[in-house]
Amino acid sequence: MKFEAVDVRQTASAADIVYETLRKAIISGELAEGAALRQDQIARMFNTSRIPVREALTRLEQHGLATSQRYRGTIVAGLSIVEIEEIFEFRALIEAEVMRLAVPDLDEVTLETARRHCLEFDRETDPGRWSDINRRFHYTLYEASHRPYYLQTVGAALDRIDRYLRAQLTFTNGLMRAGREHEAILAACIAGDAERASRLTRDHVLDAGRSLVAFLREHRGA
Amino acid sequence: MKFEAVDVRQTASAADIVYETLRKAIISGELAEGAALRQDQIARMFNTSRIPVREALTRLEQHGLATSQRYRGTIVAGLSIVEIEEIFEFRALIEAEVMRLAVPDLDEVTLETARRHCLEFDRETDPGRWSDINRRFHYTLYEASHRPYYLQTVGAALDRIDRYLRAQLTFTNGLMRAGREHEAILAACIAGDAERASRLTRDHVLDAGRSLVAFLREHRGA
DNA sequence: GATAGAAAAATAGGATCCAATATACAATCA
DNA sequence: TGATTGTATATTGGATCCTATTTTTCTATC
Repeated sequence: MKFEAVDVRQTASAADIVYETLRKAIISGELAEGAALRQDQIARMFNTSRIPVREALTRLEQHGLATSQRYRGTIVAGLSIVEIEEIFEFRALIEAEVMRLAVPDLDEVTLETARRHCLEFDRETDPGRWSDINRRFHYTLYEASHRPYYLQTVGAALDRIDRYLRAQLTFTNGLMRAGREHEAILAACIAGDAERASRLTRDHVLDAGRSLVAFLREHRGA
Repeated sequence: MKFEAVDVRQTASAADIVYETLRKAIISGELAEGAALRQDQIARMFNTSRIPVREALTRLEQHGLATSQRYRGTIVAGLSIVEIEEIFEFRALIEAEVMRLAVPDLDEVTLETARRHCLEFDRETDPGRWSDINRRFHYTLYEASHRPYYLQTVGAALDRIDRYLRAQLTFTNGLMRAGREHEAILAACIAGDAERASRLTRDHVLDAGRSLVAFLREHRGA
């Protein structure tokens, strides 16, 4: 009889589950910005006491996904257009650098995986999934840079703007430019041209940012 | 009888105080990496229950200053040399960009403040204070960039490596190069040469990183 | 003496209770 | 009617208690 060892240790605490669930709900936009996150209500939803809920809320706050005021409670954080612009600019800087560093270490398997995500992105019709596939495509390439700290900061930045991107993609039914840009980046990676891949990544992010900001100016005035 | 209104609202919760105190102790190196952060013990130290302590610990963990394992407790986080190298490289990238963006917006008052910090840095004899003054000098200039998100990530990065820098500065009784480099950066700022200020900042950070890594290789083997 | 297992102690996670504060609402007075 | 004050309610912050898990210690056995 052949068998494998299974790690039976419980790794997910109640706080972990509440945190992950709320995090996904916030970055997907399911929980609108400004929405109140009531400890009692959330605790009832998850069949727990308020203690693990409070831990989840402080984690969200530390990541900038929620803001709290003493004795007044916690709400889903929102970003101004200026803040969104800054985050895109930041992403462009980091992701361009990560892409440059990744190119020399890309292997066949990784490139093939990236190509699959690229096709998947083009084929996907559900706007709610574009964001995830997009992230997987880029991260597949980025990981070859072996810069976990950079990627962590990029991930945090992405978490903050994801909902606005999703809103835009859902409304405009997708910007087809992204697909072409992915192909161009992938081509530069295959060619081993780090500078070009980096520059294209930078432009790709800045383009997305400009497009999103234009969309938001239209749809929330100012 | 003349009197003024005083904002009597309590802004600092017990969790805030515990968090700030522990944070400072960790980044200063007062709490060594790997040291156990026992909820009970800390609660007694602050005359509170474990609840605010737990909140402080989760905040520390989210910022990478502590790591916790379920049912096993929380310890002060440490960084490998590779991780330290990555953080310096990251800082160099961000801080060079922030410096470039800041130069056009620097005014007389800001430059004068920076100059004061620069002198203060040279005059200070207590190695424990160099790190703080250094941070103030750079931040005075950086803030003119109006990039709060960038600065937040730089702050988080600095928090993680501060204790290693302090250890080095205390041991070697300071690297005098930093003082000259500060003056050169300041001169470029005064001259309004954004590119030069940016390049010097980048080199300044990378130099400090290389120097620190060399020191650490010496003092913890590997 | 070393080792395995059981009991005990230590410690973290979570539930429930109380206190502090904020908000909503009703009563009062001009 | 409109502003203001007092009161009730809702909600968060913190304390205490209980439970789950880990770690340590003790003991029996070889």
